[in-house]
Amino acid sequence: MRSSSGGQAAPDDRSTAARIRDAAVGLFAERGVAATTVRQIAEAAEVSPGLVIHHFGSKDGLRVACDEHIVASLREMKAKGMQAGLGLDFGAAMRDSADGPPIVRYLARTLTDGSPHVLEMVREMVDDAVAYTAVGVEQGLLTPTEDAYGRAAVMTIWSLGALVLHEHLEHLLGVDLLAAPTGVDPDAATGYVLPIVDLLSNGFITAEAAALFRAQLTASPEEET
Amino acid sequence: MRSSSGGQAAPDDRSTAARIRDAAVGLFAERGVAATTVRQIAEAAEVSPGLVIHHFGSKDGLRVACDEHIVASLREMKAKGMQAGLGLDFGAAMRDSADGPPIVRYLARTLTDGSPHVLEMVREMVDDAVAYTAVGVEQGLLTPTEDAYGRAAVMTIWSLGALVLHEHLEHLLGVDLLAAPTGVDPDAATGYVLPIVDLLSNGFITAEAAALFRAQLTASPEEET
DNA sequence: CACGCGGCTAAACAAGCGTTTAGCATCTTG
DNA sequence: CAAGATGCTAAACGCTTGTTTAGCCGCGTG
Repeated sequence: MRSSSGGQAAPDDRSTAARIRDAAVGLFAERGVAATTVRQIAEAAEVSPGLVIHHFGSKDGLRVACDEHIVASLREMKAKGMQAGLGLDFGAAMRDSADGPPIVRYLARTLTDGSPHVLEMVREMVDDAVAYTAVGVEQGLLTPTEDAYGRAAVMTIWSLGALVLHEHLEHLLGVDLLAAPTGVDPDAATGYVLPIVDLLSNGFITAEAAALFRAQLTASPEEET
Repeated sequence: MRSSSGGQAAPDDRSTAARIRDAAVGLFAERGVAATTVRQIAEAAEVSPGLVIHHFGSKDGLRVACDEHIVASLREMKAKGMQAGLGLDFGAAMRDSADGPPIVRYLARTLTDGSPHVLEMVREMVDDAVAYTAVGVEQGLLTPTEDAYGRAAVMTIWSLGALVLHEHLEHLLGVDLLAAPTGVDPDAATGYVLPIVDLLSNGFITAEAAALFRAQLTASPEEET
């Protein structure tokens, strides 16, 4: 049944190790690292469970390999998306990539798993967002701000948070941020993007309310009864 | 060593089942459901592993009990926070509660675990947010919008997303959304709230850019080559 | 006092986990 | 062609998991 040995030069994936890693990424992304067993990964990659350990030392070693592969893929993806437009919505930018969905889905999972690689990756994203938004401000597309880093951090957290909570977003607005890019119509994302554009252009709180908030925050550290 | 039998009427928790459930909430919140074992819960509650099953049927039964307890606590918490002010930032409102942290931490964990209870709870939050924001608009504190539900949904997802990604937020801005309310100074949250106020009052994208976005979204469903 | 009876524990259970081991093919190299 | 290395598998190992079972202890009731 194995057609790999017969072909001259037609490996669907490059190496077997890469096939195992990709299968692990898919399963980790779908049901989480803890809930995925080595045997499931082996079955998905059509190899034996022992080979998984043979190539990556242990399940945790495989997880680290997945993390690093994801981070590398995201950097590559990010470099492409950089010239495409503003880094406003990371989710939308990432989906455009060919093999984006499993990678983004993996990121959405491991963002909450406390991986050091991912933690540093997010900080990198924020630094990039600072650069992007500076360009946007110069072009007159984005509003200026006093705290560029803080704003970029909040925007990044919001974008990634929406990615992590994609299940709820689909439940609320019927928009699946992790849907495959093939055959997806722009209509689907509209329900999510239009409110964002509204929120980020018209604002949410009035100038008076903002002044009130700021006054409260900066001048009244009263905590006692 | 067990001092429980000696006391006349001084139960730290009401029933043993509640103590087990609270221990489970704490452990589930800290390390996730899958990574927590029944034996760990039993040890934390100072009971035998068998009793955990005896009271809740199974580990999954305990998890459902935790979910329901969390949802009930959040509703109660929400009712209190309703009169305190705007439901703008759920995280801040929740932290004010006495036993908020473990509950909010549990919510931040299970938001990504696909619990049906939590899924419905979030929708409930959005409905409440629609009501809150309507009041805010009447009072002149919030800007009006065409799509109140969509805006509320996005705001809710953003707020909860920040809660879920609290680890990254602390890494980026040094603000821990899940910190205990005792002894927390408002200075700590400022680094997070000030950019939000800026973002939601001054906006992020200019009117021209917004018009451009909207035109792209509503008028060009071109997908073919 | 005898007696059930519910809360609770200790010990054991089957099942599944990650990992190890021994061995089979297949290919490369002299 | 012989021989060693390589990629890979099947089977087993020890361990931990969630769960079950048998029995203890203390309390209220006849």
